[in-house]
Amino acid sequence: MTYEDRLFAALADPTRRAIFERVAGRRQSVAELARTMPVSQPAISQHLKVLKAARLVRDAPSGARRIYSIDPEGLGPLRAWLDRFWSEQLAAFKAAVETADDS
Amino acid sequence: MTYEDRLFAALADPTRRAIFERVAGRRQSVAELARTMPVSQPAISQHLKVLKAARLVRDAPSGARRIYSIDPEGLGPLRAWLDRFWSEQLAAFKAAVETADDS
DNA sequence: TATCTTCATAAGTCATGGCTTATTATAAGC
DNA sequence: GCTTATAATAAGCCATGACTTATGAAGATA
Repeated sequence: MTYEDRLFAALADPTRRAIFERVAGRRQSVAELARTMPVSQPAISQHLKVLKAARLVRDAPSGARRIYSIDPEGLGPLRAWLDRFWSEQLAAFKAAVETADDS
Repeated sequence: MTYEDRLFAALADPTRRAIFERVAGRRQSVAELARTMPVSQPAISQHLKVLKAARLVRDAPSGARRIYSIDPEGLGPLRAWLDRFWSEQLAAFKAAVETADDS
């Protein structure tokens, strides 16, 4: 499984994406997430494990707690992938225009 | 299932993403994709159906064939989602700096 | 030390989804 | 018309993954 696979797969699940969005908004502990979300604490931990493997979040111990925060680098590859297609798409569009424009 | 869900879910599968990338590179028929990919024609059709539902590709009939091409609007929501987190992340970073900088 | 909290992991259940082969419909070519 | 090519759908199989409850480990608190 490539790195890119892990990234896209991590973002595919709605619950996991919601967790990511919360953590992105404000760093917080597992218990805090579990308290305000409609799934159990183990489910939260499992999702965080996936997000961490995709480098979307980081974690730091704080006593018995573990504070999760967004990983600033995590979304970089996604943006790179996206940009690749935007320029590709632009090139294709340009070529199409030039072909149609049979001057 | 929301629109965003469909978008992320569509991009999650590696085979489907490969199909999308090929179609983005050059518009082509189902048979053409099936010939050059390690899955069957029905599998290709099923993937294209998902990509189409996510507005990532379009299709146009051409005789007995059906030519699939990238949908220019498709990646827009993904970029919007991404940008939302980049600015959010930037704001969080800014706030952190200002807090640390207890002038 | 004993208890309580926090979190990760284990184990098991169930739905989803990606794949296959088989079939059907439509269009092209003989 | 008949055959061939193209592509969508149907049905079924099987792996994956998202969830649950149960448990254990590590830190805080009395």
